[in-house]
Amino acid sequence: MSNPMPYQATLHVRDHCLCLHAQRAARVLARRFDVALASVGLTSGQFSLLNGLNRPEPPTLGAVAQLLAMDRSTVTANLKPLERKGLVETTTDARDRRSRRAALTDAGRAILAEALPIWTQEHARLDADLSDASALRSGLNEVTATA
Amino acid sequence: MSNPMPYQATLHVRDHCLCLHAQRAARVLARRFDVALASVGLTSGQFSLLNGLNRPEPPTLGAVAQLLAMDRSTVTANLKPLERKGLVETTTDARDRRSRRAALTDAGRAILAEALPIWTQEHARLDADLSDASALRSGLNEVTATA
DNA sequence: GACTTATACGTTGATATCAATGTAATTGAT
DNA sequence: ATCAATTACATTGATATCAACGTATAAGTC
Repeated sequence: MSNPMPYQATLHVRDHCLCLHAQRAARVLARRFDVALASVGLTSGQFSLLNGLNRPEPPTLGAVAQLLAMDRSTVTANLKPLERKGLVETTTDARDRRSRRAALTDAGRAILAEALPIWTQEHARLDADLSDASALRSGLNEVTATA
Repeated sequence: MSNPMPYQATLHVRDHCLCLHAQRAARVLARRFDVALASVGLTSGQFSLLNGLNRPEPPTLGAVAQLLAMDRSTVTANLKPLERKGLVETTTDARDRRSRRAALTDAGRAILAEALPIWTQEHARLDADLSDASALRSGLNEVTATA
């Protein structure tokens, strides 16, 4: 095996791997929104999570995991710093005691409202940087739908 | 502030936020390739990293960080398990002793070669799941280019 | 009602991610 | 040659991520 991994193959992966390209773009976007949201003390992921909790009926952790396409144990972990900050409270569902529901506190709703205009502005800037944000969104949602 | 965060606003973010949609798709793709590559003991991220090291001249850690659009300290951290497995070795650059270069070992090249057909197969399946993989790739690269 | 199966979470351990801080080496200005 | 500024990286501490395992509750079967 004098040539176990040709350089050509490496270049092909580097230029075509959607997994790599998605991780890379996701990192860039996360950093960008992290910076923008730092003034309200939230990361991009925390903003998405808080936003997902703002429903008429507080969602179960499983529902949140599905919305964010993440492992349920990750949801549990991500809620901890938000609970510590007093932005979220979790309660056991009365009708199904296996389920826990996560609800925004007043403070959580207030922070989310503060973050909203920041998100709007930053997202407008991002949109201006892209030639077809809508097509990108469609492609990303197609990927998510394959799960 | 009786209505600090309208539900309508939450729905708008949920349906339009490219940061959220990118993280979500990135998670789905990472899991998908994690499963496929588990048979060779690699995660999707480790595969991308190893692939990035397969160059005529081993790259500096900074160059790898730029390729993957990640923090340099993340590169340092991600190399550790690969070094422990004997797939990668790092050396101090002779011409610039601040720089470290990461090189694949023979074992690293062998694993990478083993992983390649798995990647090819899984990526073909992914491609078949998408209506326009090329457009998605373009959009992702536009995002990365904004960094 | 008792037993089996399925569902919803939590915990643990490993890896991933970044910002902030610190250290060492190089570069540039004088 | 000296000193300041810059560059490249490591470490630390906090959060993020998942798989695997375990626990508690519910649903279905008999």
